[in-house]
Amino acid sequence: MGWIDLDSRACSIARTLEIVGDRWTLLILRDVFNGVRRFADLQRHLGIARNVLTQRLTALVDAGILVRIPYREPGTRSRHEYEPTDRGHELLSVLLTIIAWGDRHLADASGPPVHVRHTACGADVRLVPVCEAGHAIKSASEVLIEPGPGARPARRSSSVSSQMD
Amino acid sequence: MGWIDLDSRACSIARTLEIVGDRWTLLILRDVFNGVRRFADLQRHLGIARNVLTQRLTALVDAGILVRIPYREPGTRSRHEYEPTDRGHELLSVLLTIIAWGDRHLADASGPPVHVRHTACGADVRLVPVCEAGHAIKSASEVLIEPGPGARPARRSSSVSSQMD
DNA sequence: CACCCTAGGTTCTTATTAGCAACTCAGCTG
DNA sequence: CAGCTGAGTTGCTAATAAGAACCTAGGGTG
Repeated sequence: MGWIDLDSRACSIARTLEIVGDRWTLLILRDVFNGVRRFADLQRHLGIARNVLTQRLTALVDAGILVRIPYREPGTRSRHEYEPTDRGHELLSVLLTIIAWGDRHLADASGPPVHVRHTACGADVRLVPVCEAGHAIKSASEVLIEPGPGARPARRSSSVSSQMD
Repeated sequence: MGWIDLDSRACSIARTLEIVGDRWTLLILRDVFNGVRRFADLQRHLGIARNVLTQRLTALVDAGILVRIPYREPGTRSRHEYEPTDRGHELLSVLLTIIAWGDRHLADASGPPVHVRHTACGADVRLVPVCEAGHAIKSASEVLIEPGPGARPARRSSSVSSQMD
């Protein structure tokens, strides 16, 4: 078999999923991008357990994806809300592809429940895969996922055939 | 506050995450895209518990993302392996954005551990957000996630201010 | 034809994570 | 200074994951 037995953990997918790979984190980010930024609002809107929300928010802050910003409403004490950092904002592309896939494959009869629009011109936003040479990619079979410079061979002692270790 | 209180579950993100929103499913898909298609190979390569792998694979087959394909190696009985369907292949775009984000933000000193290349010309593949009018999107602040035709107001009785319900 | 091997599971027990409810804590308001 | 509110923490229960042993069908080997 022709596949490559790399360390399954030294992979950008695995590393990213350690942060956002659970049922809540991306939904929290969706809400934060939408402007829901306070603990109680997030808790109400998502229907998430309070302790789990606490845990996810601190994990996102630790990962540098959100920052706690203090604010003060008149007549109340100082509180804080959660804002995406630059690296947090860049996760929007992940949400966009998820929305696109869900809209295509899981929409019910009433049509897609979310629209992503370019604020400036109002047109819908899509992500298009292109190669650096400028060719449009039409199908997954046109690309090859292969080890880059940071790849490491698998540590697991396996009898599996491999090209790398 | 100006945000929209939609039903948090009637959302393409929530619906998609019900299928792929856990720590293993996208890693399984990564391996399947890479050609690791048999139960034992997946189990060894990922280090996943066998019962969890069984459960994830049947869920992916039920969701129409993978299909079981029977095959027969000479001298053994008929077995089956897992192949992505068309809708499964389309999840590659999600993996691409995750790889891109992880490469940018979580790579260690040795560089990104994965490369995605265009088979035809060998150049690296990226996903670029564009609007239908052809404008390139440079930052998340240039887009607006808003309710589409399938959106429903939240059922949760909340005192939260809203534009929609 | 009894026995071992292998791929692809199932079943059992234990550990981790999520959900729910009650409690805390700080500052404002009456 | 009692009560309210946002933002948690703590403790208990339910669901999910991990680990390991067991099962099963077909083939090969002696």
